[in-house]
Amino acid sequence: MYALIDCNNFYASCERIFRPDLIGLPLVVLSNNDGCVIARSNEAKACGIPMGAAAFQYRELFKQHNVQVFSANFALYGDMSNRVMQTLSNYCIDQEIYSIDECFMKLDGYDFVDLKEYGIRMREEVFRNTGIQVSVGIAPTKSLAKVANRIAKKYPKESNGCHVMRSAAQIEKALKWLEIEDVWGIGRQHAKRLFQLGVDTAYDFTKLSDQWVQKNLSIVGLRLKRDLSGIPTLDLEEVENKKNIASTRSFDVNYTTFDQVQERVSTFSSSCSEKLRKQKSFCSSITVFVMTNRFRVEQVQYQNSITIDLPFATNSAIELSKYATVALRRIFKEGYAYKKAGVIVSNFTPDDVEQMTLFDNRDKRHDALMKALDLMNKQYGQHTVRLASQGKKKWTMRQEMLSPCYTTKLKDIITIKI
DNA sequence: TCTGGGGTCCTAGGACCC
DNA sequence: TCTGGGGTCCTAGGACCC
Repeated sequence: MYALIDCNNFYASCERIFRPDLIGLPLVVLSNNDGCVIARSNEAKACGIPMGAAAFQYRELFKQHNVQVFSANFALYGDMSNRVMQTLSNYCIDQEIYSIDECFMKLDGYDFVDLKEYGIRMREEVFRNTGIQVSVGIAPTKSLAKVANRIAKKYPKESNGCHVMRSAAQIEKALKWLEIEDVWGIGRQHAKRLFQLGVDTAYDFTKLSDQWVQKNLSIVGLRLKRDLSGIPTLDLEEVENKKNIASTRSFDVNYTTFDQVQERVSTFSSSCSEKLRKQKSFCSSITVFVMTNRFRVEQVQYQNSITIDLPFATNSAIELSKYATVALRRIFKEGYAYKKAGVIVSNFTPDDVEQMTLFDNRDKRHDALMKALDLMNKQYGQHTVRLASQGKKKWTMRQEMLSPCYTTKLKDIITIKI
């Protein structure tokens, strides 16, 4: 059996842990630069605020319903996620942390455990330790555990926050209940096609022929179909190093000059290099992209990207910034108002295995330099020491409604008045 | 005025090999 | 007039996830 444990309205819930006065009020969390809604409490969902809503278009509605609005506080969410996962890890050795707010467990050898009761115990302990509510779904395969979790979340009272599906009849009923567009792994494109074919529910999907599914939804769709049919096909995945690392941002204002964009791109590459060092990888390709504001249809639009291969694998901020600038120079065009840019690094190798070349090799002195840089930035705060090419200004996002970092900054720890 | 950011996997088709 | 067969590797683009 597999379990899927998923935090309820995770970001929104994190904002309430240290603000119990907000319980019961509609609450939303906004994306970077306070752009759009990325998390909603149940009350906010009930007000009709959709996921991804542009904040400025809902300002009136926020006021009308006294919606509590927060800027995304990823330091807080990341730390709370670690605490939740840590507590859950005591319940099963085989845990796959699937995303910031959910994990799978493979419950092998739990034949004599009452899984319903076990799931409820998990929830209670997570709540006791962190103040976060989770829902638990347990079923014979991963994708069915997802379905069970959805039921637990949808019917919290009846399920007590934990739904276990085991019998064929129970599973069939659940699959007939689940609409096709809500199936894990079926996105908008696939749902549209399936719907046209008269496939309305997960159950209908499992009744399609293997051939059709493979031809139209590729091997990924076929695996899903099998897994949903109760044949364990998707297994827990090992957490490995990332294969791509990106740092991208929309800008607060439009940029028109090369130098402005270059400073940001240099900062993005620097951030990528930091993440690379953290996972002990070198990269040997770097991609830079720029784009104008796609929502301003009346403006002239331009977007472009370029990938260049580095002469040697590296994770030095100096080298990456240098090549990012080379790349940017090739795609930057005068006469446009740039709204967004980013850097993506790829083609990783471990930092202790190195392919030397005859002429161009990396400067090994950068290793010690980067180590010192990381140490200083860790101690004195991000971007304290940075490249001159990143500019003098410290780039900050618009975060007008940022909550304190209650659990990660000493100065933000709550005080209790007696 | 204001519209997120960061990932994964698969496939078709082109370029190349003998 | 007739023009093989069997491979590998790489990449762009499209689907999906949170």
